[in-house]
Amino acid sequence: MLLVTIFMNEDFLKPYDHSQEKDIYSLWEKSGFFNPENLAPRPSPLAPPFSIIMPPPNANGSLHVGHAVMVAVEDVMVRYWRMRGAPTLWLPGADHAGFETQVVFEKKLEKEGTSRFEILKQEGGREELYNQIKAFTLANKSHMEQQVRQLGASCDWSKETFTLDPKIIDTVYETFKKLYDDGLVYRDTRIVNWCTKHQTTLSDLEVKYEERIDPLYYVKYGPITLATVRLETKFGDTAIAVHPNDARYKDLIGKEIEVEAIAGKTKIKIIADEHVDPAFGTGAVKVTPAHDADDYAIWQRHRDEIEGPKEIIDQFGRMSLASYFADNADVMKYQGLKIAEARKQIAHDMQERGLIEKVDAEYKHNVALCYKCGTVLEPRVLPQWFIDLTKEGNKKLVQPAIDAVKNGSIKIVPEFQEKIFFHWMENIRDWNISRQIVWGIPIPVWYRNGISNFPAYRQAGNFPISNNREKNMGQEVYIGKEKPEGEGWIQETDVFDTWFSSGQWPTATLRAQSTPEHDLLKEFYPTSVMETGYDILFFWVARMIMLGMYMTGKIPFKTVYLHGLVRDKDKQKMSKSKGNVVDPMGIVEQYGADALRMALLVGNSPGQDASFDEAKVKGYRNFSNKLWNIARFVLEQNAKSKVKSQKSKDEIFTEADKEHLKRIQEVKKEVAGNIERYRFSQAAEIAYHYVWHEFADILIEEKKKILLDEAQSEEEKESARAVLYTLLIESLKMLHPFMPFVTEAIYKRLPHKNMEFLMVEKWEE
RNA sequence: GCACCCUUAGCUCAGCUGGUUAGAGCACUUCAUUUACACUGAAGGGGUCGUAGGUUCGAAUCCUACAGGGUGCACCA
Repeated sequence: MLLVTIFMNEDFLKPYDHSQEKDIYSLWEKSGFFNPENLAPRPSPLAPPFSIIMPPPNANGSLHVGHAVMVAVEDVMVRYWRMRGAPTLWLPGADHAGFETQVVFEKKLEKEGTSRFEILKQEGGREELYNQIKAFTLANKSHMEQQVRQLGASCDWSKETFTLDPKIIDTVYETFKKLYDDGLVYRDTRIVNWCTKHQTTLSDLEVKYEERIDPLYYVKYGPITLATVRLETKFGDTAIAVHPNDARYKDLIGKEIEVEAIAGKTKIKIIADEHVDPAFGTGAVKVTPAHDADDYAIWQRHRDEIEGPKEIIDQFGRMSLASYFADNADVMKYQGLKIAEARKQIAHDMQERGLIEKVDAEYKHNVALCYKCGTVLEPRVLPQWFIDLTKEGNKKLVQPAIDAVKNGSIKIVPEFQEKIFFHWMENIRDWNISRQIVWGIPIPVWYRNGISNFPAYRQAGNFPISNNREKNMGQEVYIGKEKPEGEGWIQETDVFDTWFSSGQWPTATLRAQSTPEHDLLKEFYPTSVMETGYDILFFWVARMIMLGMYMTGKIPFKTVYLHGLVRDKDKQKMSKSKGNVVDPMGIVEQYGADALRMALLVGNSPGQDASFDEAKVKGYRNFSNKLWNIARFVLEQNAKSKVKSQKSKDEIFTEADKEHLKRIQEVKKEVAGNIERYRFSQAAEIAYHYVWHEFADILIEEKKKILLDEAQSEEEKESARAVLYTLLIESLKMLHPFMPFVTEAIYKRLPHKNMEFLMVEKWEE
């Protein structure tokens, strides 16, 4: 034993220690091989450029398991293609993640006993808040980058891009201007989703629906009784609508009826609208255009007949009645009450006055909630910037994206997600890209003459009538970062929905990172693969296709690979409130990144959720050590070799051993094929199975008999040693994309090798 | 309401364009122990592939219906 240690690295006498992962990563990074420009060009026809733009993690906290899946899957492809000799680019990034980050930051403020409003109150508060969030984000960003390194991502850090880099913002502004000039983006006042907690509008995708049980009140409006949940909005009613063919109300249509109400005797008009379902409730519905999307639509269809929105709830979700009922004490008693409280009191008061016929206490309906905080969203009529996806935009933005997937230019893996993609794209609505938050890219617009920016234009009861373009509001609009010439320009205060900027990511990053010597767009666009979770197919992928094609005329990526979401051991969604969140960095600490990566890859098929089991990680940690010990045995035997053989391969290997060499090449081919067809689970499992149960369990045991048997010939032994050594190297190559650290750690200690790093070894023999 | 996915061993999941006795990991049972490796090895038990039909020489795989679980989209007060 003592003799052996002279020839072999002493490290092998101990179990594999994954704490060396960090050092290995530093060596890789220093080598410069993550950067495609530094890879030695190989005259290989098998290797067209391979590129992935990393989905930029939100720079507002630590990585979660989903990020680990992302890194594991993408690194497999990147390392594989790099070893195949492809010019390989994996471009990392970080997302400022506007709304999400501001929410995280506000939670932090809350914990500190303050809020964003406290900061905004101060002079220059907006800037102060922005700077605080910026500092917070940048700190998290570098923290997060360290974590991406710990997971072993072989990405080109020299090209790292942040969504707020000036060059990115330039591209975003350019796109916005082009959209504006092409008439594909417009400002309109319409009813939108408003979160009373976060004080911003949200796009339709950011609304979460939840089934609730609420009382349904049957309210007497003179001769008509109608059913409503939102009793408190009655002060904003401007009509009652019935179905045009409803015999019960036929005679009343077009007439004004007198109504005994809390506000005293009032008159209200009856209108006919196809939208009303005669079977629901009493077949009559109150129309409150300011606080209900459907009612707003009804008003749109009856603008000449009835009054428009009367806003009686303010931006904080409190009753705001003074504009219409300042002199009416019966109504003003509700002033300032929160919606739920107002509803309760109004119900009580109306019941007392006999204005409520009956109450259905068990009414089930869906309520729209803020996807982040679960607050009930209040529909509000506000001017916002929209991307047109239904008129011209449908032709110019939506249809090309649908066609690209339909004709196979873009492939989605798994294929069934294409159906989901089509379904959404074919029913798409215009996209509200305005957010009333500070953390984001300002919308580069200036206004003059007329209604100005948010929220200064807002005076209760003063609703711009426009239903179309800002032009109709009598405004002058200027699109640009800098204030235009002349007096009276007011700057837009809204910022872009974060997905508007990240929706341009592949194009914008490659453009931003290009140099006079390297036009990355030319070299790597369209990118090879966009790999991300299926949960952001609409948020992100669909928009990248639309905007990417709009900006460049080319698809942004050829393949979309959508990984499943990781759930806990019991298939439950991970969430902080459930306390079942797995911290990937803790797992890395305990078992090593290789083990975590394998556990996340094996048994994880695209588009299908997987559950996380620590026992599995432990199993692959054991595998790391198995591989380590295989190396130990092989090197130990190799060190015993006395002959410094100059013989060729053909002469050294016995016929049986040549078969073993053929066999591992077949296995490698199978692994390669599976990687290329995006079956990473299969690929990893095949490699794992071969190394443990064929190489270790069968071949080593077989060779052990030869090597430890005095009676065997030296030729046999020499072939055995050589074949084990070759199989070890080939196994390391085959496993490297999956388990980069342990394989590199062993490679580093090999006495004879072709390269300085396994990372840049040739995959082919 | 519309759409999509899932249902295979005790658990978590693979099984690609239909083709010999249905696989893996974990768990379980028995055995081995101065072994390259206990972060080990050997052997083994365990499945009428959700249900009912159909197509086929042949179905876990394709088709239809149904049931259960999940997700997305839409949404009527």
